[in-house]
Amino acid sequence: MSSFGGRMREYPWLSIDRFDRENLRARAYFLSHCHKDHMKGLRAPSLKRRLECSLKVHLYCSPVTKELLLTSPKYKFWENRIVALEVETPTQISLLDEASGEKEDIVVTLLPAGHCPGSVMFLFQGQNGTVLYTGDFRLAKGEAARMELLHSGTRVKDIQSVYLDTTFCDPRFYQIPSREECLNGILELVRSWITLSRYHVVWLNCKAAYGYEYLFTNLSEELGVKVHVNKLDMFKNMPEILYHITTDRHTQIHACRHPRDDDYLRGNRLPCGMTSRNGTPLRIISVKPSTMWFGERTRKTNIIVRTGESSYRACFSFHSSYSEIKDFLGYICPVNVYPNVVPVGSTADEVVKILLIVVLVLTDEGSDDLFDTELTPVRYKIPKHQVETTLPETKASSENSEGSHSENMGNYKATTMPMSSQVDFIDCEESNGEDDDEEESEKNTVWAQVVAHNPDSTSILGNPNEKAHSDLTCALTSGQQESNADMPQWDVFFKRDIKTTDDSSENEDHLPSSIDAGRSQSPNLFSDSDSLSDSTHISSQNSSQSTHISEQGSQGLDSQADTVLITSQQTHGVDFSFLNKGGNRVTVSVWKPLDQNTPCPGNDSDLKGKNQEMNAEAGAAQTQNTLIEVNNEKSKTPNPELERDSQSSSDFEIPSTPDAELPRPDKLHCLYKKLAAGETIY
DNA sequence: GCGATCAGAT
DNA sequence: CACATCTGATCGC
Repeated sequence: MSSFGGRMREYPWLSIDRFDRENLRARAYFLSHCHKDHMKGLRAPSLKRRLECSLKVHLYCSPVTKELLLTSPKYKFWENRIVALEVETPTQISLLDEASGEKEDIVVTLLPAGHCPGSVMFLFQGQNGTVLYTGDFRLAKGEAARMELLHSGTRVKDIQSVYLDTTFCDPRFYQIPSREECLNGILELVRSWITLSRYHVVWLNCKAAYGYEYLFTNLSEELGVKVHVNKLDMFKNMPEILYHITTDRHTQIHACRHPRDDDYLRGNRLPCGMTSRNGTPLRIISVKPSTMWFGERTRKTNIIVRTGESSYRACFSFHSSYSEIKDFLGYICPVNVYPNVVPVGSTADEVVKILLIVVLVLTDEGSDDLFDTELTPVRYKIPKHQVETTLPETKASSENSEGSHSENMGNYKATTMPMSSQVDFIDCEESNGEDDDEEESEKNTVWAQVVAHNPDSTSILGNPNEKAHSDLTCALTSGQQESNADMPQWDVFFKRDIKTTDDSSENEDHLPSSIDAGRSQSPNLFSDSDSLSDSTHISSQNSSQSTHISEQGSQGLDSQADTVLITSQQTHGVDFSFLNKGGNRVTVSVWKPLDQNTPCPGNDSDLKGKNQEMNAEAGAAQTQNTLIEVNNEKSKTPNPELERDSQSSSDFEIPSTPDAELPRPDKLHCLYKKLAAGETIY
């Protein structure tokens, strides 16, 4: 879920995907796609009033997004103020500052984001550099390389900042099966069921959100069966979708919904009420699209998991996986990266840490290994060492800053930068010289550094006064008060099970590792929970055998079985737990010693220079800590590790937990990077 | 009565 | 599975 505040540092008078608070003063609005969490404030009376007063303010989005938006009467008042921009067509927009009369031109390009119908990324080019706001996206590896408009000639454009969908930016979600794999898995499941008889129907348990349409259209196309939905008027001008969906309940594929659809299903009724055909009861299975993810080297995986007598989960994701994000970032090579999403169950600090690691890995390895072939540009630009990460404003800090801010609002342009960003950024620069002895809870800025430190120097963690040098510095603008008290620990980052639900951690805990260790990753289209009783033998199955769907009920199936299956799959991923076994370890230390009231002395657009200064300052405060060396001058030779990555590894051995052995310090650097990349440590 | 916000469910 | 949305409770205007 997006927690992007709406504005970018480089162009703070534009608001994207947020329409409340400070965004009410924007000179132009942008909507990346039609999901509610990106439309906050879009139909609020305050914005409506603003529109009535400021006739030059417009909302820019894709034609499809405009169509979907205006289908709802709630947004009708936008009708004359929406400018639909064609995708992949650079468009110049003149922005007028109503206060000063100042005019500024910016070129915006919409790039397909692959998230839901009409979803786009925004590429802005103007006087403060080129920045990319991804919105939510799912792009396969190499797709960025195929986007003409991300390039100038054969080179990728120099991009100052990327505002990134970090939903799955976590090595735990290293791999998500491709759109095609997921589609085919669901297709074959649906096909195998509905061809049994005309009374066999499938209910697709889809959330009320755009994004499943390509599933519906593909199923309909392949099977010649339209999909029943509650509503379709929003697609009235999209024949390629409209043709494949229907409000006629007499079909074998349903994606209709009802608030109590669970009860309906238990009563062998579809959410639309259908329960029989010509007096013959329907045979209903439910298929719930869910995001399943897998660690590195478990590329072949179960797209479908049976979770009950007549219920299945099917892999489906609207968002890019960790490796896809890594590929994307590695290709773009921005100077700054800002996360748009702090997933629930995670914290802003964790996202920052992971982003740091991603960049660390990319910086060290070079990024060519992530490229697909055809449009491999020569990248002269070296990835920078630092990542800047902007955290969402929380209530406390944003209100705080807005309050103090609005009082000083003489000149909108000068002060219109997102409050926390502006202040924090200045703070970052200012504070380096003076923050060593500070740790004030009301600060809305924290700094994160990645440092490796000696296990004996236990004082690093949680002690903001002991700064370690780092050539990978993260200036982290945060309104999150809690992050101050909650000093992140490396083992919190890696031992994610402590943050998972009781169920899953119990399952993980109780699952003998030997079971997983012997399991093959041979592709199973369907993994039936029946196999659980002898899950150690799953390795002997092959995909063709397991594609059969038994119509008979599997007795004794329950959701726990499902959990175990998934958990065991997870365990094939990377086991980070040995990091807690002592010895040297990497620590990400975060502290927030910065004074948010420090005035801004410099030019906002010179972010890079400031960051370098900040790094230098951080370096001056170096302590005894070991550095993570990042060699960004490294030649871009293809990485054999990634070569392997591109292959399917059918077999996978879970790494053992080396209780006794401590890695040698000189190996740690390499080790950590592999870990961060989701690679297996032997 | 509406909106904003949070917790919880799906 | 940490997708996005809806519901209901609560609070403030």
